[in-house]
Amino acid sequence: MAEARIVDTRERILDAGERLFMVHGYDGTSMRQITSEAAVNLAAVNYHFGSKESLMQEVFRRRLGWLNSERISLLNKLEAESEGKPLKPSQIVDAFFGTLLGIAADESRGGMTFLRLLGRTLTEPSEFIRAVLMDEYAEVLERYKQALFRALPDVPKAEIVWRFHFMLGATSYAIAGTDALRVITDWQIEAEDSTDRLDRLLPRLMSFLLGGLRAPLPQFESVTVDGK
Amino acid sequence: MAEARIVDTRERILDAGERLFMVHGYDGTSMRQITSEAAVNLAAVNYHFGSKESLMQEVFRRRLGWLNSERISLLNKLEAESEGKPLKPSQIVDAFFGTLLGIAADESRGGMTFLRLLGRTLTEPSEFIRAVLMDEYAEVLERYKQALFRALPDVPKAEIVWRFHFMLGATSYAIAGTDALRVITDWQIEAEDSTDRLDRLLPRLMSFLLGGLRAPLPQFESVTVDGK
DNA sequence: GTCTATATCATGATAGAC
DNA sequence: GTCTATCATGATATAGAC
Repeated sequence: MAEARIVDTRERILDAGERLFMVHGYDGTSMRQITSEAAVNLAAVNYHFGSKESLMQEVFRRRLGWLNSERISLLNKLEAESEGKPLKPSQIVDAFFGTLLGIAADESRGGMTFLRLLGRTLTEPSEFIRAVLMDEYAEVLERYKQALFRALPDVPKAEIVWRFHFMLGATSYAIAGTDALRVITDWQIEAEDSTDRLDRLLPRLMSFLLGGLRAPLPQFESVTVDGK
Repeated sequence: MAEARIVDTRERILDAGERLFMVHGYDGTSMRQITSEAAVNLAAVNYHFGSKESLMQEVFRRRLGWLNSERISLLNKLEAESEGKPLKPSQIVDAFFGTLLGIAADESRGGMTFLRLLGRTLTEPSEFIRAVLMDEYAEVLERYKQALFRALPDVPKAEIVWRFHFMLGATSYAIAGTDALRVITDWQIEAEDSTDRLDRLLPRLMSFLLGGLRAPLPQFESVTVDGK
């Protein structure tokens, strides 16, 4: 039982940090807030994690490690089943973003709290955060990028990369703002209760993302004179 | 000349605040950093703006006031020219997001600095920031929402609202991350110099947004039993 | 591993001379 | 309007008893 307490303290700090960083951001959250919410001593964060920055990094590692290995397994499985043929874009998009959105309903993986933290952090990357993100995302992004290249052989690679980027943006924002939507816009969508809204977010988002991914290619105004 | 100095100091503080808030976020930026970069006295912020929060609000008002009145004028003009017929979705999307992206090249309206600040702030809205955003965005969002309703009479309104939201997200992220892209993903898009990249961002983004806006409607899994 | 006490420093804000 | 000096507070981090 004495050892269980160690885990307990660590986890409680991680949970409190996750929630408070989500609400107030990294700089807006003090270690006093964290340790107070976790009901542990002020010195516990430094003992268990070394520093506030390391705590933040560990908050992300705890969730992203699982998420991205799940994404890789899923892609492996899909590619094994396809017997060498390229996957459909919808399969790839669904594997990548479906796994992410699935966390919303899974409290043991961080639930909406982590999703919103991730959404807001992707647009405020300070140096030490980028380090974790790059580390945790490097493999999975490379794999999915390659899968999309194979799935869309006629679309220029630069265009695919941009569109992947747009998809990430639409998703982070939708995630970060599941409550802020009503706040910034007072568009009260016709009364849907919050579980409904969440259930429907995935198909809604997926339609949008696939529509964008498969949109007609842009025409650039500056064309070379000889029309090449 | 003495009066010009007043404006000068205010503007210098606003410029420095804009840039530093963009890089380090609100909580991550101190008034000492701001006054030092603006080369004004530490007490000047409180004298001219009253508080750090008010400075942040003024940083947004200065840019959003112009941006959103521009958007309204443009919509007025389009609707006047259309003689009562609904606008095309592409016209609406172009008016809303084109105006925004146009700022990138216009240093006198804040340029990329303000765009990136806006992008990162939309996902970290603390109370006093939401106040400005709601205030500055209320009218323009309502007008564009209504225009989209008329332009897409067959699409359920809730769906249009969601898709507007997804479009906002894709755009903020693309804006906030014009440099972070290369950082999170090390996808080096084939060598495009940075002006090229910016010129091409608008058509690229527009194709994506319109593709998403006009995508087939999502099928929800939970259908009522009688199929209604 | 936990806790108290504290060192050290940075913060936002203001009072008051000029 | 600008400046210096300073207040009061809160920050991260750590030393050392238990």
